[in-house]
Amino acid sequence: MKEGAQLTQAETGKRYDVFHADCPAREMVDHVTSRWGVWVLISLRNNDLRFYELRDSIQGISEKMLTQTLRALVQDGLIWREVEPTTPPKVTYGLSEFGQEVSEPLTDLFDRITQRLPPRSAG
Amino acid sequence: MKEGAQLTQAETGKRYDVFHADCPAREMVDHVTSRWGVWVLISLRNNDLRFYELRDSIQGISEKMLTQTLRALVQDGLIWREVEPTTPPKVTYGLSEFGQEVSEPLTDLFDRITQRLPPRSAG
DNA sequence: CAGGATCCTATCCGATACTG
DNA sequence: CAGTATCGGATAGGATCCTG
Repeated sequence: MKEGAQLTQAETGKRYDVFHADCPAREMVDHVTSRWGVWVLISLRNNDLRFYELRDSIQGISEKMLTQTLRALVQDGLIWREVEPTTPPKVTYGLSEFGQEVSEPLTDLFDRITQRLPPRSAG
Repeated sequence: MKEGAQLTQAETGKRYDVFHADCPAREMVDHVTSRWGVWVLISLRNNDLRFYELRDSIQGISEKMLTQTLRALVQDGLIWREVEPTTPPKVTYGLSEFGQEVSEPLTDLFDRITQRLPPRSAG
């Protein structure tokens, strides 16, 4: 058997033998933690959103990057995409079950950082 | 007061009003979820590591990027750096308390993805 | 061993224009 | 509204050489 399979943290307690380059999880994690992927996934945690809602929600994202990010995440099976062929068209995105699984630790990460960060309102 | 302060997920249940561009957490999250930052943080979860151990641990990373990533994470207060001025020098890195806080959800994310991913050994 | 400095390339990504 | 296609600047990041 070709090695290169990835081990979970639980299995690797011993030393530092993780992160082979050909690990399939590498690519997936890279998508999830991509510059905009993080925010798309977190945005969709509360509710499904339409394209323009996502755009407005995530300040600074361009339509191009939103499109690209959404496409990648849909391909990865993390979010679904529903098209209502009305005029004008209406496209809605939401988390798949897997997407919810994944967005949980992401939200957790986000919350831990914001909580730790500046007591900005203290000033 | 200038708005733009970030709200935690818990507070925003209502709609999609998160992710202002000037949110301080944005930058921090971007560092943490950077291409290599993720793997450095996860690598250090089990034990402190020396420079070359990190390099060997994270397949595909160049020394340049490892250096850059480490420097950024040290500046953010996520990891510490200890230099023993021997010959040759010996530099060790490890997670700060904050770094441990942050690497937890990251490891969680990683584990969820690897568990979900291909039953590669099924073939 | 643990980097710094330099060069150079790939890609990211925003701006713009166009489509159904 | 929700994209696609194209162009060009900015940046990420690899390769190589050099230092304490």
